[in-house]
Amino acid sequence: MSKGLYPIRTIAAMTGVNPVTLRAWERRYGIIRPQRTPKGHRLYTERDIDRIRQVLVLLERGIPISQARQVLDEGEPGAQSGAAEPARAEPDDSVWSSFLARMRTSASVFDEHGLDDVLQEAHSLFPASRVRHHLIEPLYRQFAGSREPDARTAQDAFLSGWLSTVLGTRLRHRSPRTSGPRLLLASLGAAPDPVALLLLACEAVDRDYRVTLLLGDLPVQQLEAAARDSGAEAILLWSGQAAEEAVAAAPDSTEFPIFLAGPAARSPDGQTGPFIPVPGDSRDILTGVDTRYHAPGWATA
Amino acid sequence: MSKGLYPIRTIAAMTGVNPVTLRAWERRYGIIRPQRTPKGHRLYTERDIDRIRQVLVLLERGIPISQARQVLDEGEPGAQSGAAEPARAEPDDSVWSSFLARMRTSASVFDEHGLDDVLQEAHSLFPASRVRHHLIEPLYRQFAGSREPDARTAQDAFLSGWLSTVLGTRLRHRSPRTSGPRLLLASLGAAPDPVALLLLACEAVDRDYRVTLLLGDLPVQQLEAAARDSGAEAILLWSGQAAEEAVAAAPDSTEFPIFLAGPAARSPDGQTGPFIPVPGDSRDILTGVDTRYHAPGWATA
DNA sequence: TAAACTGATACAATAACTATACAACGGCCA
DNA sequence: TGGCCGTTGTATAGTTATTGTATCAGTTTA
Repeated sequence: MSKGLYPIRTIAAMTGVNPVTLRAWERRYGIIRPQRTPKGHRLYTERDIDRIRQVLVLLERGIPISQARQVLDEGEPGAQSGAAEPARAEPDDSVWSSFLARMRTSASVFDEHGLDDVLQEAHSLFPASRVRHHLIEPLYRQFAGSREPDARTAQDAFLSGWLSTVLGTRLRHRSPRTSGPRLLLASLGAAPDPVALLLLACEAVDRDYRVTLLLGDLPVQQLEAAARDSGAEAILLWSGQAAEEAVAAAPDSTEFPIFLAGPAARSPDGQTGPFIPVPGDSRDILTGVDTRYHAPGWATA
Repeated sequence: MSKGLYPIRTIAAMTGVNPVTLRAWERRYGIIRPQRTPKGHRLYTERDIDRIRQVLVLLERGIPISQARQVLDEGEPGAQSGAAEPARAEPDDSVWSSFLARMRTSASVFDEHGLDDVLQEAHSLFPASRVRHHLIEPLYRQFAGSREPDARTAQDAFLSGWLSTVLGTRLRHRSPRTSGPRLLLASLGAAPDPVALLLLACEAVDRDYRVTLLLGDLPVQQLEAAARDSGAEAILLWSGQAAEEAVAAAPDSTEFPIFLAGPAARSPDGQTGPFIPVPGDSRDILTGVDTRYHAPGWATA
């Protein structure tokens, strides 16, 4: 191991570094300090050779020789990636209610894989947005997001957990592709429901908005600066409150249009949805995909 | 941590920003202030590189270069608490703190892809559990989960959103493989933090528990029945409260062992963690992987 | 004695530094 | 429309630094 002691010419041959250069490195930067014979000839160990090789790596990376010595204790990079895919379409109504029933059954026994199976089946038959509108969203409305905190059942909480992982996954897979206008998305009011917000985010992402998602409590005063810093063109707020309260709670902004989603967003015919409204604005948000959620006159702030 | 690294040409090659432009940015706007050699040559650190990348993100968003600095500094109020972490003498410590710093920088400009990049890099170098312990968890503790609701910044909320999608994805990918004992996982107290619970779920899943995740508010009386119906062998509760309150709030159960996680779980040496405790029980939860969180005598209920 | 090694000095090719100038662009106003 | 101005990226000039290599005189090795 420490047996090998090599003279400079050998090191030069092994590393490809000119002997003169090796001496210069030692003299100028103290990078390698080989042992010496009594008369002063350099003797390099295996460790020195390693160190020289490391130096060569650093040089390769663009680090100047004068800095290499200080740096000789670092890590390095690496990368890769991957993705998945959904499927195609055909409409029917009883299909959805059957899916829903199966999901409800799975949820009642906390069967996560049962939920996954149904979801997968649905995704194999319909595009993601339809699955969300006809399955995920009703599921959320009927169960996970439906009750007062005190009246929540364990099944509701289980569905919330499952939905949040499903939607989180979807969001992550989808967002790299989007390239539309940026939207800042946040909740209004205390103790917001993360699932509602994730659902809303998926909705927006599917419509090619780039979403900056702010999860959890956040003082409304922060929103405008956040919108500016994130490059958003509009702010979309989810609120579980009634329209009037929500509008009152929403921040004023001269800079960004602010839209409300959630029960606060009430259409003229009284229908509410976790989703969203839109003003007859040129910057129309969530347009044209599902007209249920697109009608003039809905609540805006 | 103050290691001199790359000269300007390397930075130019890496970021695509002309050296002349880099100097102009520094001179005119003070955006990046690299270290200097004694003779005045610039030396950029990884952190500087990251900052430059963030600037590019801002430029791409149409934010003028003259304002980029303000935006960046807004999200990064001082190089504070990063160093306040417990000084665990990890050999790779600087790697992690560098990752953390980069993530903080990305978060400051709401750069989701920046966060993804760092995470991917970390995952290419370390196993997932280490990444979670050294990167995700500190990130959560320092930022996303650190503050009183009123003191939360938009960056905190943004990190929460990102973390919840990341963790949700991880959970979904991992859970099909697990086959260990079942665990019912829920939060104690009002307005629980979903990210904390997801983090805990990942922790448990990585230790081969099958997790039934109950997200959001849930009356404690429901827990025992849910455990029974889901086939759980134990109940694990996350609580943001102090140990005494949490224990008081936890349900009694004759049927299932109940464990506490979160600040409520305090080790004998006073260290707290989002993670968890364990009784000297044969059904040991979260055993043997990270002994920081495994010591007899920790809070149980 | 020839070959190899030593420190010291010198040199040339790059590369970086500062400072100033300039061109392209967009906004604004008459 | 035309002209002015602020912003911003780049170009240029004149210096200075970095760094690999060459050379030299003297010493050691084999």
